[in-house]
This record gives sequence, structure tokens and C-alpha cells, in this order.
Amino acid sequence: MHNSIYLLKTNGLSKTNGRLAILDLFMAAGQALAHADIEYQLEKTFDRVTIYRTLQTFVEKGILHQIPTTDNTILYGLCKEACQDGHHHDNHVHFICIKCEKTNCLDEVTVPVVKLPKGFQPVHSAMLVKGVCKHCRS
Amino acid sequence: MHNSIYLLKTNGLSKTNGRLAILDLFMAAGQALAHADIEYQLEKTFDRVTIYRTLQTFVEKGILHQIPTTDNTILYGLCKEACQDGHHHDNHVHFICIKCEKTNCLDEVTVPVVKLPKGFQPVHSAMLVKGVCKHCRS
DNA sequence: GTAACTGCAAAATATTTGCATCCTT
DNA sequence: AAGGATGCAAATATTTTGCAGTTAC
Repeated sequence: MHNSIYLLKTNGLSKTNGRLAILDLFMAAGQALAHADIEYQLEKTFDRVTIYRTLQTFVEKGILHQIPTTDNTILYGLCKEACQDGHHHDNHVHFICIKCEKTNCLDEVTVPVVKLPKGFQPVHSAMLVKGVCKHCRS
Repeated sequence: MHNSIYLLKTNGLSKTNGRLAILDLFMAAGQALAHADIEYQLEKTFDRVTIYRTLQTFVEKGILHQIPTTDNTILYGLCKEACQDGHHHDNHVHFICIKCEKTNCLDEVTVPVVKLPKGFQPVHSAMLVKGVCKHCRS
């Protein structure tokens, strides 16, 4: 896994405290985070607007990918090395635990290809699985 | 397909103009709608708050199901007959057209079962496919 | 030094809640 | 008549935009 500074440099982004703090949060969390989570964890260290803009920049650069949700928030997950400039390789399954409420990227589980009705041409697929994660089964 | 009045009655909901109008919109649309779409199409006939409350009620009763998105809105799709009280049978694939921006329920395409890592116990799955729909291929 | 980034203020948007009134059964 | 549904007002929360000051390189 690349470190934060390397990630910023290779994406032509300047190294700022805000960006480093946000990247470090994601690396430490090991799970998907929403804007609100980040704002909460950074405790006013950075402006809310900066967080919005940073997340947007990271998505554009392919450092983060967006994970669909049904509760009008956007979740962000750290992309693996293969991602770059808009062309995301986030075709893995996302797992949402109904107990701890955490969302994890199951990097090793690829989204299966489904057969679509005649005329529908797929470009990208996403898959969400809800259930109980391995940490909550005890 | 059941009609609006029947749907309300079997779910123990009183028959009101607002609910009928919203249900009819969904039946006529044949695609997923967001709160904003509904508000726009009903042109101030009903209060925005009523629309919020109606959508929530319909989801609870299993008349509508929520479709995850990556743009902090919630899309709602009409459930098929099998749905009832919270226990949704919306395990079909959702298709989002990148040209016309419409989201359709592909009722005939079932979400495939994926093999999860040890310890993860699935309860429900959702799948989203982005691409070009059959109406936009000409 | 220059371009990029940030914070603040403010605007625009979206969502929730309480309450009085009206409608459905 | 009674309970549920609606509309309105207001409180909250969320997101976007502009601009001036600051920082990274």
C-alpha cells in the first residue's frame, strides 16, 4: 500500500495538511467513510468546505471511489493502486454490516457479470451486500 | 399489475389524493424517481413535506423500494406484487442509463449470489449497472 | 513569484419537526 | 367521532459558491 505523500505526489496534488489528514484517516479506518464521519473525526481542524473539496478532488484523481447508499449520503472508499485519473477499478463488492454499520470494500470479491436484456449495454457495475461482517459474528 | 387504490387498501393506508397522485406517477413513469422528480412533476399540487412523508410510508409498507445512488439522492422504484411490509423482494438489477439518466428496474434480472470471504454472512444484495439503455442505442 | 489551496461568509438546497386543520373511514 | 393525513411555519442540516488571504513548490 502506498503512503499518503506518494499518493498526492503521483497525482499532481500539493501536499497539504488537510489532504494528508484525510488520507491518513482512510488508511487508519480501513473502511468506507462519509463526509460526516471525516468532519467528526477531524474535530474542526479543517473547514467543512475543505473536506468537501478534498473528497471531490480525490474522486476525480481516482484516489477515492464513491460507494452508493440508500440514505442520501455518499460513502467514500480508498482505491487500490490500479486506479488512476477517473478510470476507477473499484469493481469489487461492498459489504455493509447491519450491526456495526460499517461498510467495507471486499477487494478480493469481484462484481459478477450479469446477462442483461437485449439492447442494454453495460459500462460499469456496482454491487452492495448487506449482512453481518466477520467482526460482528462473535 | 395492481392499481393504486388496491395497493393502498391492502396496505391499510387511507386513500388520499396525494398518495394516489404519487402512485400514479410511478406507474406512468415506469422508471425510478427521486423526491425532486416527484415534486417537479406534481407542480406544487402537494406540499414537499407530504411527499417526503408519503415516500417514507410507501417504503415501510413495501410499495416502493429504495435504490442506492452515488449522488446523495435516494431513488425510489415501484415494487412488484411479492413485496410486503418491510420484507422487500427487490433483488433485481437496477440499470442507470448514462445518456438519458433514467434508472430502470430490470425485474427479470436477478442479483447473482457471490461467494464472500469467511465470516461474512449476507442478508440482502443490491446491484447497479451503468450503461446505455435500449432506448438510447439508436 | 505564481498557482494552488484554504477558510470564512453567505447563499442555495434539502430534510425534519411541531402543530393546527382537514379528510377518510 | 376518531384517527390519520396534510399544509404551513420554522428549525436543522447539507452542499455550493465567491472571494480574499495563505501556503506549497
